Amino acid sequence: MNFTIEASAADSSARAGVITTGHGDIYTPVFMPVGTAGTVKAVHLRDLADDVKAQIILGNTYHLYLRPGIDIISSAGGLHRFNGWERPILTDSGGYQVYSLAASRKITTEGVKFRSHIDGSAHFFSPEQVIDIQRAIGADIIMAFDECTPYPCEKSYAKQSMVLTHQWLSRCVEQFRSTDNAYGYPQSLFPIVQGSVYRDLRTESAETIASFDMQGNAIGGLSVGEPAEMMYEITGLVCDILPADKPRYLMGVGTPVNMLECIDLGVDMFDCVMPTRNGRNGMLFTREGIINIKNEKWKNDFSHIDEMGGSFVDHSYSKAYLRHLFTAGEMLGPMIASIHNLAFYIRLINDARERIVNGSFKSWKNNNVKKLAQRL
RNA sequence: GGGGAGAUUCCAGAGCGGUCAAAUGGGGCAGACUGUAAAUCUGUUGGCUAAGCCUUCGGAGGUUCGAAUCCUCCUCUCCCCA
Repeated sequence: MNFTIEASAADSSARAGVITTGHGDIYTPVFMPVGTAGTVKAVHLRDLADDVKAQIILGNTYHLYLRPGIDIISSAGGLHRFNGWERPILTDSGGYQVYSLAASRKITTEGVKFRSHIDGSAHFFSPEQVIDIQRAIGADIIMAFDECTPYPCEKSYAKQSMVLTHQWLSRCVEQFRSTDNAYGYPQSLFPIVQGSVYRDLRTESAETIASFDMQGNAIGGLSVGEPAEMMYEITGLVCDILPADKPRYLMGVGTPVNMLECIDLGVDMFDCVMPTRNGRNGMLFTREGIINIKNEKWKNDFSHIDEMGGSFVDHSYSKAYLRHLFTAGEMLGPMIASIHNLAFYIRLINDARERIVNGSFKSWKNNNVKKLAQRL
C-alpha cells in the first residue's frame, strides 16, 4: 500500500491523495460504505460499483467470523471472491463490537471473551487471532484490535482502556509482521488511536500509535454520543499529531457535515452506517437538506428524489413513489434510499476533493454546512 | 318460516355497574439512528379555554348515587335449521 498526496488546502488541513492497493487506487478523501456481513445492506454489487461508485467497502471481523465462518471465506478464496467485490476491502477488527455488544463480553489483557449474539456460544478473540482472521478474510486494509470506549467514560477507565489498546497493538503488529499476505496481494495494518475525549490521553495515544510507523492510522472511539464540537476538537488534536504522509481514517463518522468538518481537520477516510441504515429507515440526505421520505408532506410530491443527485435512482423515481414504497413496506424503498444516500455521500466527498485540488475547499465547505444539516 | 350470535373510539378486537376517553394488535402521524445484534426502535393517535372540562361504546327510552357494561323497544349484521 502506498499513499501520495496530490494537493493540500492552504487555509485548512484538508488534502487530496491517492492510496494504491492490490485491488486498485483509492482517491482520498474517501467515504467507505459499510458492509458488515460481507454485503452493503440492500445494495447490489453492480449498483455499488457503477452507480454509487464506491471505491472501497468495509467488512467486519466479528460478524464474518460468526457467520458464515472463516473456514467458508477461506475456502472461497477470501472475501473478494466470496462476495464478488473486486475493489479494495477494509475490515474492522471487532473492536466496535466490544463496545456495542458490551453486555455479552469480558475484556482481559489477553483478549476478549464474548458470547455470540446469534446463538450465545462462547468465543475468544486475542489480538493475534483478530489479525489471522483478517488475513484470511483477505482485507486490503486490516484494523488493529482495540477497545472502543463509550461516552461518557471515566478518565481512569479511558486511560486503562487506552493502555490495553496499545498493548494489543504491539501484539497485532508482531502477528501482522510474522504472517504473510493470505492471497498474494498486499495487506496493510492500521492502528487505532483511543483515549476518549481527554486531550492528554489522545495526545499520548496518537504519539504511541504514530511510533509504530504503520501505513495508515485510524482514530476510534469518537461519534459514540459526545457533542460534535468535542469530536471535532479531538479529531483536530489527533490529526495534528498523526504523520501527514499517511492516510488518516476517522472511524464511524458520520453525518455529511461531520465529514466536511473533519476533512477540514485533515481526515482522509470515513465510514459510517448512516447512509445505509438511516436510508433503510426512510431518511434521505440531499444538498438541500435532510428528507424523511415517510412524512406525509411528500405524499403528492412527484418531483424526482433528488434533482441534483448523481445516481440512477435520483432521476428514475419520484418522492411520492418512494414514500409509497416505504409506506407499503416494499423492499425496493430501502434499496433506493440506500443507493441514493451512498451516491450522495460519495459525490459530496468527491466534490470536496475537487475543491481541495482547486483551492476553494474552505469557503465551499462553510457555504454548504448549514444547508446540509437542515430538515426539509 | 324457525333458532341462535352480535353491533365498542380509523380497522380488528378486549371490556360486561364505578379505578374507562376505554386493553391489545393493525393502520395513521411524528421522532431516533454515526468502525450495523437494526428492512429496527420510540412516542403519539376523540375534542377543548388541557393537572380540569366536554362529547363518545348502533338508535330511543328506562333502572341506578353512577351504565360501554343491567332492562325494554327499535334498526341493522352474521350463523345454523327448514
